[in-house]
Parts: sequence; C-alpha cells; structure tokens
Amino acid sequence: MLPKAYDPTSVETPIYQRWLKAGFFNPDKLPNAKRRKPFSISMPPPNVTGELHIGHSLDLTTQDILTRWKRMSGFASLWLPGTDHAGIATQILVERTLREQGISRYAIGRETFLKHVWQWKEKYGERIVEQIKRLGASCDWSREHFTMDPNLTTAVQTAFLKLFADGLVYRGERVIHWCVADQTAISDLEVEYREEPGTLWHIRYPLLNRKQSITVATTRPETMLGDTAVAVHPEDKRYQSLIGQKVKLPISSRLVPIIADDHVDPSFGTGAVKVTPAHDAADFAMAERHALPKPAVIDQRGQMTAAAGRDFAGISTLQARDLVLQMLRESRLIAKYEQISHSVAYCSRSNTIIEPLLSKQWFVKTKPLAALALKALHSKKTVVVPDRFAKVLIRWLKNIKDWNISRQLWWGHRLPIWYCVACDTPTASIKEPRARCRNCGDRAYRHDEDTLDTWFSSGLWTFSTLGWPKLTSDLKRFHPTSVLGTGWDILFFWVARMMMLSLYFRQEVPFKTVYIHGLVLNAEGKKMSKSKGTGVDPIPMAEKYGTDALRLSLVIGTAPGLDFRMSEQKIAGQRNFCNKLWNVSRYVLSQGSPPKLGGDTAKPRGGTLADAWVIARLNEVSSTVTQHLAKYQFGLAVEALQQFLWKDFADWYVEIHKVEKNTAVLRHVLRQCLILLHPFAPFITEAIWQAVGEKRLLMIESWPKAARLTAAQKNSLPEFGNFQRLVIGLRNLKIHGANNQPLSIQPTAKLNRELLARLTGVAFADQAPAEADRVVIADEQLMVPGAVAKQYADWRQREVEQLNRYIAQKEKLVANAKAPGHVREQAKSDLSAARSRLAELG
RNA sequence: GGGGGCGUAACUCAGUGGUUAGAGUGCUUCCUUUACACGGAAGAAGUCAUAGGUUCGAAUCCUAUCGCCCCCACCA
Repeated sequence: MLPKAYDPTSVETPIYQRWLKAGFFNPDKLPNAKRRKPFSISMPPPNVTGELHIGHSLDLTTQDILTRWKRMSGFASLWLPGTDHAGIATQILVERTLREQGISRYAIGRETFLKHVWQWKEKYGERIVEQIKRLGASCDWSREHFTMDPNLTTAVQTAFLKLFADGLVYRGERVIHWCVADQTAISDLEVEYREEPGTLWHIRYPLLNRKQSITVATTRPETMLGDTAVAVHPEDKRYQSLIGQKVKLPISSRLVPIIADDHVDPSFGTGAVKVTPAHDAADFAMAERHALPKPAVIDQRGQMTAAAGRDFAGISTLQARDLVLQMLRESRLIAKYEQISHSVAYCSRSNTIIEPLLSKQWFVKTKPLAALALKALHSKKTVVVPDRFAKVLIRWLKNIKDWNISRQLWWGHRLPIWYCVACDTPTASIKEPRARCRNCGDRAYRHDEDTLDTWFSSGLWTFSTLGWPKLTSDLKRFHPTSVLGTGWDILFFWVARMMMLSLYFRQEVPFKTVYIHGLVLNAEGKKMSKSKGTGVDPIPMAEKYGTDALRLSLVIGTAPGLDFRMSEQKIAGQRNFCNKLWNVSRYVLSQGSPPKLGGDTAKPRGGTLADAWVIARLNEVSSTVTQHLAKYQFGLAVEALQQFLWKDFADWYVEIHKVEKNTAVLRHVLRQCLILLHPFAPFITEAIWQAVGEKRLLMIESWPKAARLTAAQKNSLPEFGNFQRLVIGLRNLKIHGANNQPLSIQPTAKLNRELLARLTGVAFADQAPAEADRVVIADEQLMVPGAVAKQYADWRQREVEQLNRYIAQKEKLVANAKAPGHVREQAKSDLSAARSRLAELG
C-alpha cells in the first residue's frame, strides 16, 4: 500500500492541508481544549517582502519541534505567526524597483509611494507565509499578524504615547549615524565597523599672535572647516602652557580655543585633537562639556554646507578633502602623514560609509527600562539557554545608551507627534491636536514626517499580537509566552528590547525562556550570504530531499547556541534516514493483517528475549528523547531516536535477527517511533500514520509518559548483548567462510541446528568438515573449517584483549576506596559482566 | 581596549567529571536484490590543540600558551 520509495513532494502538501482542515494548530480547537495548560511561542516575524532563508528554517524547525511536542504532551500549544514590515529593508527594495522603472519616490510623494509599498506587501507577503507553511510549521494562522495591522498600529501608538507621557521619549539634538544612500538616521546597532587602511594627516594649527603652532592628527581633514576647538589631555605636560590659548584655524581663519578634556588619549597621534562637534559623537560630547558652538559643515546628502565656506559649499566631502589638503600643502601646514589602519563605520543596509551628523531625533530613555530587564534576568524570571547569552545581554543592558527610534522613512509607523508650526513645540497625539499650542497658543500643527524604528513595533510583538492594549483573554492566557526561539544575532535588536518594553507595559517578562540557537554557516564555515551565492536555499532543498530531511539536518549534530555548517550532503543523509523509516514501516505493515498499528493497548508482554530487548530499548530511548527535549538538546534527542530506529530496530531486530516476528511488537515499536519522531519530521510520520488508516491525526496523539523498565526488560539489555554477539559471531564465520563456497558448520552442543539456522540465516552441514576446528560461541559449540576457525580466533583474540584492558580498569575503580559507592557498585556489575563474557570466550 | 566561542577520526560535528570517547559522510573488504543500493555486515582510522594544576579518577573543571572565529567599544 505504501510505494517503494518515500516521495515527499506528493505527500507534504496534502498533509499540511489536512492539518489545516483539522484546525488543531489553533489551541482552542484541540480536544479538551479548556483543560489544557497554555504553552505559547511568538514567531520571530520574518520580513514581509523577504525570502525564506536557511536561518528562518532553523528558527521555524526548533519552534515547531517545541510546539508539536508540547501539543502532544497535552498543552494548549499556541505558536503565533506573523510578519514584519521591516521599515528600511522594504522601503529600499520598493524604492529600487521603482527607480528601475524611472520613478523617484520624491516625485510621486509620500502617499503614492506608500500605496506602492502596500501593493508590494500584498503581492509578496503571502509568499513568505507559503514558505513557512512549506516547512510544516504548525502555527495558528487564525491569529496571524502583521506589524502594521490596525490593532498593532494602535499598540505602537499607545506605547509611544505612554512613554511620551512618562517622560521616557524625548527629542534631542545629537550626532547620529546618517546613511547618505538611504537618507535616514540609523541606530548604533545598524552600524558595521570595518578595519581599513587610511591616512592620518598631521596638521599644524598656528597659535594666535605667536610663532608657535599645535599639531593635530586626523583622517578626515575636511571636517576641520567645522572645528570649534583643539583638545588636549589635562595632564599632558607637552601642552600645559597652551591650554586656554587660541588657535587660528587654517583656511577659515576662525579663532578657536585649546581646551583640556579627559577624553583625549595623549598617546595617540600628536596628543592633540581637533574638535568637530557637528560631525563626531565624541567631539559633540566635548562641545557639550565646554559649551562650544556646533556648526554643521556637511549636509544630509554628504555635501559641504554654506557654513564650510564659499570655496566649499555644495561640493562632496571627498572633493572638499582634496581641496583642503591642497590648500594646507600650499600653506605648508601639513607636518606629516602616515598610513594607519582604522575602523570605518558603514551602514549595514546600504553598505556605504556613515556620515555622522548633528540632527534632531527622537530617543527612548533606556536606563530605567534596562533596569527592569536586568532585574528580570538576575531573578531568572527569564531564563536564557544557553546561559552565557544571559551574560552577554546583561553586559549590553548595563552599558545601554539611549535608543534612537526615529527614522527618516515613509514606510512604518508614523510618529504620533505634531509640531506647532509657529514655535515647533511637539505635542504627542494620534490625530491632529485641536487644542491650542501649550507653549505659544497657536492652532496650526504639522505632523512629524518620521516613522519609528522597525524594532520598536517588534519590541511589543509578544503582547501586541495577543490583543494589547486591550486586556483580551488571549493576553491573559498566553502571556508571558513560554519560549522565545531565535538566533544570537538579534539578541540586542530584539530580545533585549522585548524584555524592556514588556516589563514596562505589562509588568511581566515577554517570555519565560529564551532559546538561542546558532547561525547556519555554509560549507566553508562562513555566514551564508545571498549576494555571494554561497548559501543553501531551504526551499529547493526541501523540494529535492523532502522537508523532513531538511528539518532533521538542521537539528542533528548541533548544540544550543553554537553555529554549524550546512551542506547538501548532510540533507541527503537525512533523506536516507527518512527512506529507511519509510521502508521499515512498509515491512512492519506487510507483516500480518489487517495493516494497523494498534492502539495504546498493544503493549506486548512476554515474547522472546529479543522482543523484551527491543521494547526495553524503546522505553529507554523514549525517556531519553523527552529529557533532551526538556533541555532544548534537539540534536541529542534526534540522534538517540535515529540510532534506535535505524540500528537497533531496523537493522537488528528486523533484519539480522531472523526469527519469526511478533507482529504486535513490530507495530508497537513503529507506532511509538512515529510519535517520538513526529515533532522533528512531521510529514513522513503523519503520512505513514495515515497510510495505515488511523483515524486520529498523529499530530495530536499523546506523547509517551516516561516508562519504567520492568525487571525482565532491564535484564534483557545485557543478556541480549550476548545474544547479539552470538549472531555476529556466526555471521562472521559465514562471511569469512563464504568466498562463494558453501559453509560447513556443525553444531555440536546444546543449540538446535534448526534454531541456529533460523536465528542467523547460516546454513549448517550434516557433518563436520574434514579439517574441522571447534569454536565456541556463547556457550554453543560448533565445528567449522580450520581456516574459518582461525579467523574467528583472531576476531575473538581482539575482543579478549579489549576485555582485559576494560577489566583492569574496572578492577582499579572497584579497589578505589575513595570513589563514591554508586560508582563502585556500577563498576562491580560491569566487572562481573565483563568477566563472564571473558569466560565465554575461553 | 573589553567580552565570548571553538580546537575530538580524512571531512562535518556530537559528547563536557566515572562504560572500551561516539555519529554522519568518506575509505577498505564482503554480502544482498520478495521493506529499503536513498540497503546490510565487518573493518581501518583519534597521545580528545599544547603545557601545567585540581581530583581517587580529566576529552570534560582551573591556569597559561598557541591557532582559528565572533561580538561589543566615541582608535581622532
């Protein structure tokens, strides 16, 4: 009834449809829904216009494993999906596309541009959702959200207004990171520093009314047009006499003071630094301390302003640099220059150099919020797995700086801020204020043009998607969420912000546990990069090898928090496993009739030694898998399961051990394996489950409770070890004796020849071969050809040597008076087992 | 400058105080085609980076060193 090879493509879509139709992704629709305890996960929302990459697949796989496992374990398991509007990323994408059609966003205006973005969102938004479904994600689509849905927009506005009312957002003039290409400010986290070679110019600044000069060092000579001071370290002996004197700036001829400030590093360059408050954050801080003016000489397009002087206004910074250097050379004011390596700030989005600019932006005061998050981390209200990431978070939160949340973008949540046209006083309001300006009494307002940082809305994600600011039953039931699963790369961007905002608005953590997984690297061990074409694309892989193979390969051989490499070969290996499962199922279902797996009652008793053994192993593995899952050790869980299913069950119990099978055992083991494997490989397990006519879906089958091994089962484990060795021994004889010649073996002792033949598949002769030697395997005596006996003896000799080493070690441990009792007890029983095996071997 | 991770078989990686250190891939030899060649058996292959220390016992904990990688930071 099952085809010969597993064909994922024909199976997966109908199965997902069937799950959807059953409605169990929605925890309210589960059997006994009301009695179930809640378990909830918020899906990290992918960029709405993005493409599913392998990192998402890992995210989705681990979360689906948890969701399915908990659902099967009797929880009201909610995995809430959604997508993110991703302000900058999306706007840039749409802008680029329009530009290719010759359309500029400035030409069409804000409203028309936004219409285009919404169209884009409608067109491509569904695609990423389809790709998420393709991976088998069992999330509740009836609760799906988008960060710019009306109710989420309300949440964002409510949050902003509250922060404003509480004095936690403010408008400030700061030197911010300005991206000239994207025409917006970006946050500290969106800046990427790269070590690059550069030239450090040493420039003489002549002192006023003296022949002396002070030499400053800079990599950006053009900014000297905006200098308002020269700073030295207060204790720098070289410059003591100069502090407080005035310098006449070359080119602009402005008079600026020499100031003393701790910030200056006396050992760098000349120990004297030019201060450009409008174009350097550190210089800005110094200017604040010393009440210096802050003229802006570079504008938002990266061009020199009028303040830079008549010769410079309107030219680019690079042209200005050349011109400044040329003028300095002519005045012989360049003391020297040297090649250095320094880090240069780039915009991580547009890949262009950041222009630090003085600008008015909106900030969130993060200190009080970070304090809440720190407290929650210290008191383990939120547990981080693995816990070293808690330390990373704590360190970041302790040194947190205010968060620039305004972006000069059109796509996003527009700031609910209105400025009085007359006096520029801001008022926070969703709609245009009707009241007069509280400052000047005027009535005319203009709406702030800016939008909020994408991460502001994602920071509210765990509770805004559950209905906040309304106090819905979902919010009460599913918040705080149980687990957040994500990669370490967005620890600060997202995890930290969610903690701060949830604790502030809900007085509770957003999630009880954060599970941090590593990043998926390519076969060369580098971060996957689409532009370089070195990535592994999940969707084509799922199509080629099956979604389950992809999911398994993302989990097996990995540890929490560690990056790992992904290769097609690894996925192919898991495809082979799926095929093995498929075929062993085919075999099991071909044994006996009707082809049913049997219900929970099919727990076979008694049976042969092999039966007891395989069930004991199953129970052992079943509890191992559960334990590993509880510790988020997905890799270990799958590994234990695969070893059992493939090696112990399929290869040993089914294939090597040729005794007639107990179909009840076969079915019971297969049934349990399908249940245990389902969270990891949902499609194939459900497909097999359904192929045998089970009415209830596997996805809501009960997860096995930890089974205690019976005494008989416990004993069967070592006993069966001996039995396995008997069979291996005979197989070895057969293999070595074969060489296309019939093997002559005659059992001479207790074991019935017929039984031996059935156990092992080896044919036995009526008479011992001419040059027969006696061989003893597990108490049974056999007469075999001399050459075969020799090989068997060699094989046995190796085992004897190993055993002797093992026994020596165990004896040492047993004799070790300082070792704990249970360890010595264990060693004692290991020792007696090894000794009896040694005795068997003679 | 501060912080973190990794170094285990040819390759990719698990294991993190107490079985003879494991898996997958690859390799060697053999078997098999009425569940599966996307198969089965057997095998070769590792001073668990190096050097100290703690311990009855260390791949596992501590310290140092070497090598690789990453994150954070106002290196003018």
